[in-house]
Amino acid sequence: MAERVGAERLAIALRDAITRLNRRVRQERPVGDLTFSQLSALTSLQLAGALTPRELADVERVQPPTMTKIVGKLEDRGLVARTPHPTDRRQVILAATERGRAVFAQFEKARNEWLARQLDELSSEDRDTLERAAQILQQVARAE
Amino acid sequence: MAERVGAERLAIALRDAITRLNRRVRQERPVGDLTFSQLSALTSLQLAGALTPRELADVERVQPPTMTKIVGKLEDRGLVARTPHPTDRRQVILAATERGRAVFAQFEKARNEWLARQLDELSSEDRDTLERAAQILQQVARAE
DNA sequence: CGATGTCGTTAGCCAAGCTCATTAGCTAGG
DNA sequence: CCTAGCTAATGAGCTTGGCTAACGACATCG
Repeated sequence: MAERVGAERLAIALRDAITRLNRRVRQERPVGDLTFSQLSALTSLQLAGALTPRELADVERVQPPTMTKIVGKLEDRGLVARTPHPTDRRQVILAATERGRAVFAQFEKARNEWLARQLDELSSEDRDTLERAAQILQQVARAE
Repeated sequence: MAERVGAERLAIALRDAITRLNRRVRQERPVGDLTFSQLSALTSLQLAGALTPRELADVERVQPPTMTKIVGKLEDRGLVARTPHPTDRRQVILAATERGRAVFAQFEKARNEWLARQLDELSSEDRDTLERAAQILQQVARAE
C-alpha cells in the first residue's frame, strides 16, 4: 500500500513536470515554423520511412481524422507526399519528400535548441538520470 | 563538445517521451470531467491559495487571455470565484470555491489513476529514477 | 453475388493557444 | 492636481489540434 501511495504522489509530480515542460518547449518556435504535432508526425514518418495514415495515427496516438488534418498541413507545405498503395486501393502511402527531409533536420535542431541548452547546464549525474527516465517514460507511454 | 552532442540527443529523446506520455495521459478522462488545462489551473490555484489572473497565467505559462478563458470555464462550473482586489481595483483575486476543492480531489485522483497504475508496475529503482527526474524537469521547466 | 468490414476522408464540434485591441485603473512628473 | 503613460483584465477573432459521426470506395469472406 505504501507502494501505491508512492506511485500516486509520483504520478502527480511527473504529470506536473511534463505538462509544464511541454508548454515550455512548445513556446520555442523557429520562425516560419512547423507546429509541435506536425514536427512529431514528420519525425515518425521519417523514422519509419513510409506509413499509411492509420499507422501514423496509431504511432502518434491520435484518431485517424486528426492525422488527416495534420498530414494535410504537411502536404500543403510540400513536406509529405501521398502515393497510392500498390495493391489495396483504399490505402495511401505517406512519405516525407526531399524537401520534407531537409526542412525537418533544420527545424528539429532549432526546436531542440532551448531544451538542449538547459540540459547542458545540468550536472552529468542529472543528465544520466534524465537519460534513464526518458527511456522509462517512452516505455510507459507505449503501454496500453 | 561531446557534452553538447549528448545534450542534444537527450533533448530529442526527452521531448519525444514527454510528447507521447502527455498525449497518453490526456486520453484518460474521468467522466463529467475537467480538461487537462482546467485541472492544472485549479491545482495551481489551490496550491497557492489565491492568485490574480496574471500570476496564474505566469505559473501556467500561458498568456493572460488564455487564462481568462480557462478561468471562465471553471467559474461557469462554480469551481473558482473571482473577488475584487482590496486595494487595486484593476485586479481580481481568484480562489477555488469549496466545491472546487472537493471536485478537484476527486478528479485529480481519477486523472492520475492510469499513470499511477503504470508506475506501480515499475521496479523501485525505476521509480526512484523518475522521482529525481521529475524534480529536475520541474526545475528546467521553470527556467527562463 | 452480397454482407460485412476496413481505410481514408469530410463535416462539424469544442478546447486551447496566440495576437491585437479595448477599457479601467494606477502612478509618477511636471 | 492632472495628465501621460503603464499595467490588469478582458474581448474579438484566428489557428491548431483533438474528438465523434457518417460516408464512399474498396476488400474480403461466406
